[in-house]
Amino acid sequence: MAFAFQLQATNGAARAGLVTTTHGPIETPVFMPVGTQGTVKGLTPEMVRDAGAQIILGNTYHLALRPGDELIRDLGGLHKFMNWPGPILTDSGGFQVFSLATQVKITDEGAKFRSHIDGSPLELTPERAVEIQQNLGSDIAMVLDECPSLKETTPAKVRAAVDRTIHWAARCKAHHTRTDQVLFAIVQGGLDINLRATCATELVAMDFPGYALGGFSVGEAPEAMHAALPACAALLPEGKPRYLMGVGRPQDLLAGVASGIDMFDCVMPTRNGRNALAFTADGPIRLRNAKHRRDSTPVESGCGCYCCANYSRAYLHHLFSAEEMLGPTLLSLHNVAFYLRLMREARQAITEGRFEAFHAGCLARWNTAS
RNA sequence: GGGUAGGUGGCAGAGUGGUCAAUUGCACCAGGCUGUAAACCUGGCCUCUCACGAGUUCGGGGGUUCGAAUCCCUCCCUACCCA
Repeated sequence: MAFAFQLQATNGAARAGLVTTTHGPIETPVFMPVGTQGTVKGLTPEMVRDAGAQIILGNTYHLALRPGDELIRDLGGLHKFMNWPGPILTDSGGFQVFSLATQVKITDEGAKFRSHIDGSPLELTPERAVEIQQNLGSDIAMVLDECPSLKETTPAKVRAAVDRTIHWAARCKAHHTRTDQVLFAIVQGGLDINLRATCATELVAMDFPGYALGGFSVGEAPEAMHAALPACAALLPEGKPRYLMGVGRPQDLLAGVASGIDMFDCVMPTRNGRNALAFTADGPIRLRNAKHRRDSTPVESGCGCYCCANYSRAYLHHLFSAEEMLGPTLLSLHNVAFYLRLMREARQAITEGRFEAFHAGCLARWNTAS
């Protein structure tokens, strides 16, 4: 099946669309749960699917290190290996250049890592990043990019990252051969719209099937990102999917949708779920807090997920208090379901031409929450 | 009745003349988490104060000393051993 993107409705800058991939369709805007090491932490693929997920993430760096991309290829590819039959997007390892910065040396050739597991060397060149992702067999692969921290950075560093990201994107594209997989480019440039424009122009000229905004939520104020998003999204081709990488909180996702972004991923629902924080329509709640000890109501009333349909806040409080593994599982499930529902509702609102009101209504409820 | 070892902040348990409002762990309270080195990390946890700081603490009482959780006397209590 050929990759395709169909724009179905717009409402202001917000878009509703349909992405078609080798392993199935994706209705956008969409949230993609993160399964870095070939698992959405704490959840079985069946739970992820039942929560409404259409596509999940895997990670080049982590899977190449363990168990190894060739092993996964030999065992039939990542879909089969992890028992997720739907679409998979793999990140390139570019983010690890940022998150594992203390173990990385970057040159024009590529990024030289020292494994966070055993210290052994791993060189991630653009070519190698593509090779790994082709071995994994994901539906959407990402180019290797340089993602600089925006905390205490300098314009020169951001500019250098842009230049490198452009060159690496060209090398990735030249090396990419798998026809049942598409390769998305990543726009860097920090909060500088001119740099973003330069980067986007160069990448758009190379004609990728999809484009991502990288380098956000890496130390800058959330308001700064929100302010930059509309102009940055507008730099990307209208007829191709737009992906805001690594973002974010529920209000960040809606800011992205309002700006014309189609795809999002973030570890927040699963990581925060493991850490006892639940997202709800009335704002986040911390299940470890004493006030939930005797609360017989569900985590989020009105939520149809397995967690909310069957368990009380008091029970979740107990599970986290006793450090039972079911607690992280149930809250991860709820949070993923919440994010997916949020995007479904946003899509619905866009198709019905009332996204702005929907957006404002969500923010009002979150902000007035106790 | 005799002997021995002990009684420290919610619990466990350091400290054994000044650097002690008292190490540490647990429990408890709160916060953080944005393309996952995170089922993790941070802070608080005697009383009053936003804070600086002040005031009361180491079984009870008394004493030695410039100074005591730490030394002495005495009383109370606990565990174990012997009768």
